Amino acid sequence: MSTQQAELPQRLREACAVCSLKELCLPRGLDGPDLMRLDTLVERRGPLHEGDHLFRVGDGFQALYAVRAGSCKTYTVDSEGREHVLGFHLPGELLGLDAIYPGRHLCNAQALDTAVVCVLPYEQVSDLAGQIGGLRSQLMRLMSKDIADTAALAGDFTAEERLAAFLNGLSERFRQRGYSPVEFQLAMSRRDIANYLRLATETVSRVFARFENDGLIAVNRRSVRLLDLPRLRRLCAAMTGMRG
Amino acid sequence: MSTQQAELPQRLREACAVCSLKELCLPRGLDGPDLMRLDTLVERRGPLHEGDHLFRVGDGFQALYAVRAGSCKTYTVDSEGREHVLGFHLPGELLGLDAIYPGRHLCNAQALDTAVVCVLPYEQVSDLAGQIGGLRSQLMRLMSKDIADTAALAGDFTAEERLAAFLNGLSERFRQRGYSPVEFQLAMSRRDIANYLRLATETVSRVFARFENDGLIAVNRRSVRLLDLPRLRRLCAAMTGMRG
DNA sequence: CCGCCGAGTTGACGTAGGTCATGGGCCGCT
DNA sequence: AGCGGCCCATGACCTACGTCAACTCGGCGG
Repeated sequence: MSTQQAELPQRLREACAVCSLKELCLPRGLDGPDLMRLDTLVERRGPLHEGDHLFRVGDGFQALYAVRAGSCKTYTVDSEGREHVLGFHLPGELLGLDAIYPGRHLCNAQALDTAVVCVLPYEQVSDLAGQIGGLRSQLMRLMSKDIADTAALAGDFTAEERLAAFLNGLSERFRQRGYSPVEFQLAMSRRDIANYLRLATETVSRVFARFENDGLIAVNRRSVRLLDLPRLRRLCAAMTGMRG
Repeated sequence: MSTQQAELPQRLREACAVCSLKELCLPRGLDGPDLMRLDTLVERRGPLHEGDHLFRVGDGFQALYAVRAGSCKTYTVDSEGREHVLGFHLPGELLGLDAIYPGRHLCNAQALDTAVVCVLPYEQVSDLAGQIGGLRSQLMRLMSKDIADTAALAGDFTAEERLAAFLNGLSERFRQRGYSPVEFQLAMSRRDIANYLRLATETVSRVFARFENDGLIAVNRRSVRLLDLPRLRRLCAAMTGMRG
């Protein structure tokens, strides 16, 4: 009992303050006791190493995962062997929502670097969502956001619009998490970016080069500096306008 | 009181048996009393006429909508004036899930023909979802499915794969609703199909023609007959394989 | 019945981005 | 230090699809 009481704050810090439970709970103001109840569900898993899989296509769906540290990509491989990257997940973001419907994972989730995740057993989270309105509504909001984001990516846009939106989105996400929105390291390869944006890696390279020539960004391998955010925003206005 | 009691079965039939509440409730076996409680929430709206809007970008999010008769499309117009069709909605399908997150509608919803919808006030549905586990889980499943479907559309596929997947998906949806899976009317124009699949209308025309020449389908304006389902399925295996 | 109009089709041509091929640079391994 | 492998970049060329333009067809109003 006393060990449990001692453990709670630790897990609370990890799960709620660092990973997406913060995002899950705080916006609708869950209070201390509710956070505690949520906290008791959370397990940590990791560290995963670069290339390790968190789950694979076909795995039974048991839990949602929240990235605590490092980053992951989710992807599928189609019957022609082409890889489609569905998303990149930074600390504080949730994985696995698309597996709820069929009850098994439709994509693979792989660590892009050393990563730690929180495991959220779905049945229990769902039960708790029944009891706590704020949690329920926040889960719905997250899923809703996923739909809108994916729809934006599905749109018909040029390579430049896509890459600009990608950089802009990353910048925004880093900013929200307290990191620099103008200078960051890419966790993913050109190949991953290309498969995410539905471009060839060569095209990604070329557009990066073009952006650099135009003074929009400075890029060296995986480190990126955004030099002209306003212009970058204008470049992808068409895409981001779709969702906001 | 007696009028209420008399009305319930009527609305129950309309909302639960015909439109997507059936889909919402039945798979997890909601029972009579639960259905009744859900039923009291439901309002009918319509008939909408071709071209009428159910909601528009920026409208406050109040309710989800379930198509009861006819069909709708959801779409956005980006800053360059290009229209992006996000989806087509047949009787029994739910609209508006992407509006939960931002609390206002991100897309327009328009009737493709004479349509009737059921209005599901979101706050009340959400409360009820807190009380009824089956409803909650079914809502989550529907959102989850939306994510996976949109992701499939976002993938990098050829015009042929896209159109084949489109026809195949329609066929499947008609079959599920008890209509012929091989012969049906398209409610939407070539232009809508093109904007949905991210192709030019001319390309849609040409691929239709190619499919017809290859003996895959017979098509005349908006009436379609699928002549070789197995081959059609093989054509879009890459795409549908992604989600299942 | 005719003339109009928008939806759909078809052909000729243009282009964004894919493909293929080459080379440089960084890293880990021996 | 030297080597092999992968990631990235860049140039030359190719193609799936878009664009533009002409034409057909069916529906509707007068």
